[in-house]
Amino acid sequence: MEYNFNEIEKKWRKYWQENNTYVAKIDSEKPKYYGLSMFPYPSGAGLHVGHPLGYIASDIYARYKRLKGFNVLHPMGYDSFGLPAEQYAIQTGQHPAVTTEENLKRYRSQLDKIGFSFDWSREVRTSDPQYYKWTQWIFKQLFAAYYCNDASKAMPIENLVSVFEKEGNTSVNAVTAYETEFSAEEWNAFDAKQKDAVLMDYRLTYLADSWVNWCPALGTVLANDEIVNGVSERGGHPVEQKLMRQWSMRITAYAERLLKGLDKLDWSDAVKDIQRNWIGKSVGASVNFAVADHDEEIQVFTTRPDTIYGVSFMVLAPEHELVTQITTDEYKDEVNAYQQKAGLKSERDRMADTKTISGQFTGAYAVHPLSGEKIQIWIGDYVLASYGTGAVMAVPCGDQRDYDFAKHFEIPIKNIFADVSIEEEAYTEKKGKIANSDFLNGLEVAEAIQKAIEVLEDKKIGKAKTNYRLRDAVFSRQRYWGEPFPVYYDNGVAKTIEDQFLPIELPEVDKYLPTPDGKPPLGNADNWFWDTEKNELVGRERAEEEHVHPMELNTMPGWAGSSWYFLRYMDPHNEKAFVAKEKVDYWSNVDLYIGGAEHATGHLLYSRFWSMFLNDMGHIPFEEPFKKMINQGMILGRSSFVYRDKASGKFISFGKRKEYKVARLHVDINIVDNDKLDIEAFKASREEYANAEFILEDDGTYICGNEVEKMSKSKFNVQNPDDLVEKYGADTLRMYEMFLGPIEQAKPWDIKGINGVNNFLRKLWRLFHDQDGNVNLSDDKADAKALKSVHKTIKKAQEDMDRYVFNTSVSAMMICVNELTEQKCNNKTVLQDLVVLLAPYAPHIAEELWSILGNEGSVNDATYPVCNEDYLVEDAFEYPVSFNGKMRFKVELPNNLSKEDIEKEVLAMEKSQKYLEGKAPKKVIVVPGRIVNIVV
RNA sequence: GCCCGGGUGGCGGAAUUGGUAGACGCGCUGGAUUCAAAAUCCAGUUCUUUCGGGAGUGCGGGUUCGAUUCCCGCCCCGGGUACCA
Repeated sequence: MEYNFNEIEKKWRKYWQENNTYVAKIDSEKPKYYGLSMFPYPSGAGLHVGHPLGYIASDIYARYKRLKGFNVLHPMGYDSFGLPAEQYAIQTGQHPAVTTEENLKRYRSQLDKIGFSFDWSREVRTSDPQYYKWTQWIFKQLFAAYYCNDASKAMPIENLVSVFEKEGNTSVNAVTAYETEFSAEEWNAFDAKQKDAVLMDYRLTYLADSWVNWCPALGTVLANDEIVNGVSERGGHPVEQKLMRQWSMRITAYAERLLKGLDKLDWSDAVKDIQRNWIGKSVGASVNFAVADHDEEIQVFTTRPDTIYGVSFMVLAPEHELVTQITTDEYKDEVNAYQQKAGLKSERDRMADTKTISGQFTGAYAVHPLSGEKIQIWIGDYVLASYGTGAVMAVPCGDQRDYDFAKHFEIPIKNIFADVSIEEEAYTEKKGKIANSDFLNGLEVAEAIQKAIEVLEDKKIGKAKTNYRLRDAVFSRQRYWGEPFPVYYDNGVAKTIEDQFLPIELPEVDKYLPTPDGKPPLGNADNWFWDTEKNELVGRERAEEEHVHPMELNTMPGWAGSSWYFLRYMDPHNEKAFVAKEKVDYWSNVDLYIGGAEHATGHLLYSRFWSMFLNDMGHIPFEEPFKKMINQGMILGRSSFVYRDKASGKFISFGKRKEYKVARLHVDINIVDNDKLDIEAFKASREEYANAEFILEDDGTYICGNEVEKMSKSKFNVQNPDDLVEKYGADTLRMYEMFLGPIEQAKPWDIKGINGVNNFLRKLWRLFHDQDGNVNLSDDKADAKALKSVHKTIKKAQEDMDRYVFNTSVSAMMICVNELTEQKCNNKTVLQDLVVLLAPYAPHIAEELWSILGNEGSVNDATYPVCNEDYLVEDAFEYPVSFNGKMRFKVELPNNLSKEDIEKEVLAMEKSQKYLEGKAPKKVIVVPGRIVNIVV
């Protein structure tokens, strides 16, 4: 029998399904392994070969762990809420659930063909009410919690309430936006609405008027991580700042823990760095500057309190709340004009234009808190309202932006650095000695910072402070296709619906667009009012009844459901809890997570935040969800091009294109083989090409140009995995994707090499069969050569697995098959080891060969072979002999020789004499088993 | 600008601790087999050469008996970030 991959793969996929081969159960006898791949958003375009790359690696590792005796959890599901399905719904009126279901089926059939060991009985979908019931529940948990700085963790909000009742908030050290102090008496005197407003400022998810990124084209607000270069990540639409009442997540409470936790994680430095920068911790001090002739104070944040004597002016953000108050009449018009101008600038313009220096003097002065000097107060758009306090103390000698500003507006620059020239530019190094600074004179920067803070705190004009760039995350979206909030508004006060009535299911609407008066799409729903007596959703007609209240019209963002899905896999059908304690105690956190680095500031940060929170509340036993992570690189497409002469319309072959004025056109890679165009197929591909004329190469072929770019439909360079599975089999596809190169590296997809991997599998097949295709195996004792070949491979495969490298193992197995073929080895024990090594990579053929070898059951239940070093012992080594570091010849010498003997042997050789040219060697380096180097 | 990756044949890539640069695969060249083709098998394939050699891992230096690997400076490509005080 020939290697018939289609038949074999079908057979074993059926076997796996019928035998529940990949269904995971808790087994306390075995160590657990949780291997996870980032779940996909099921887009309409289906999978291309780039998508499964990470899944294949993840699958290989999961299968390997099982062979190593681990109890493996390897699930898959869908992030099935999202914008594209909704955009499609707006265009076509088709319910997003319907489109999503269709896409999802296609995904599943594509995934199934690749032979993954997913436990599909654990599939989750974020848009399934039985799933988002628990997303709503977690939201409620966050709503009912605040962050206690003393305990450094989240706590139930009731605890806070009882403190307020007894002591007010003066002794409370919590993360909050609430700045006013109140006593117990005052608290107890507040009415329900007031109390509610106060608590809102403490809750970990809260409703607040905040400046949000509003994207008119998408009709929704976006989180910072959903904006790239000032436009929406999805669709590239402009985004503007808007003040809106929105749900937010107080992720800033976790800034320090999110930062510190990174040190313990086995993630790529790239992603850890991205998160560190995103969190953006800076340590310094806040300092208060009194405004001359006003009662107001301006608070600034600085990382360099040591340079406080170098302050020669102050700059406020144009939007700063004090600007209008302090501006003198004389400057009112100019300041107004500047504010207008700055306000008109979009975020994007402001970013694009960082070189132009602009600002406006307010006419007001601040008083230097130490020297008492009067300093000018300016406004300038280089100061951002959203960072720190929206105001800076300008130290032109130590900050380039302040320096440039000062030069531009001819503001004096004071040098407070000893022995440093600031003629040309600011001195921004964080070292050296401070001068002209009273009590700081002569101190090194580090000491000066300490001292400055001490004095500021002493005089009560400032204090040590740490700032983070991380902002709270906006959690509302003005969209339809997302989780509804379990929230209704009683007289304007947000109330959550009791757990027993969850899930609150997404209502039907007849239009997916905002309502005519600009409310989110849920405003179109008829049945979107909460009856607090019957605890059910009721219709608009009863809206006036006293116990009927309007529901929240926003939905949750895409990252809500994906922030905890890895927990649900452990216990996907639980109706009593989001995950049962014994399940999460057993499976614990993810051992290996494979997915894209593009989620660094979104999903990967939010998941960590929610895990920390759920851990704080005692729901899960760990605070970091993903112990180790690998980021697979993108697989790029290799596009092909034809060149059309602009004058004649003829298609010019690559080699001759420069002789003409040509336009470059993408051509479908499926009609190009090894850069040669299939001319007939090209003519048939489009009507307008039917009578195309060509200028060919001299050998009569049409050669296409090529370029590596992103894989996309519009570039005609998409490779669909289904076609390849059809043509070469899933095992070949899996191995080829690994063979392409290191998993983490971006690399171009090139179909050319795939038959090499297919050849390898066929060659392996032939080891088990004679020329007529009959099974032909030997039970004899394996010979030393064959044992060496296979144990060498075991060693390599094991080493590669230990460092999560997949490409070189494929090479090693190829070498092994080449060697065994040469040895005409058909020995069962030798081949069996090889089959188990191969099983994680090419599971279908491995199953077939495993059964051909006479084994019962699945190769998944085999044991991973262990390398026996005894088989690898060599008694001789072929030494490369170098002269002055250049390899000249090789000589085989027995391994039992001493260094001295080797040296003697080599020097005595005729060839050595030739390179020595009669001279005595200056030095001879002998590294046994490695190299001999002779210095002449 | 700053922070991370990366740069090796015609191509994807290998070289794990400083020790034979180019494993493995593709492609290409030649040969065997075949009526022919596919498939398969064998041999060759970094460049250069006067066939003795010589050069060679982005460029320039350095350390070393020996550098793709370590150090210094620079160039290019990819990703992240962007007035963060």
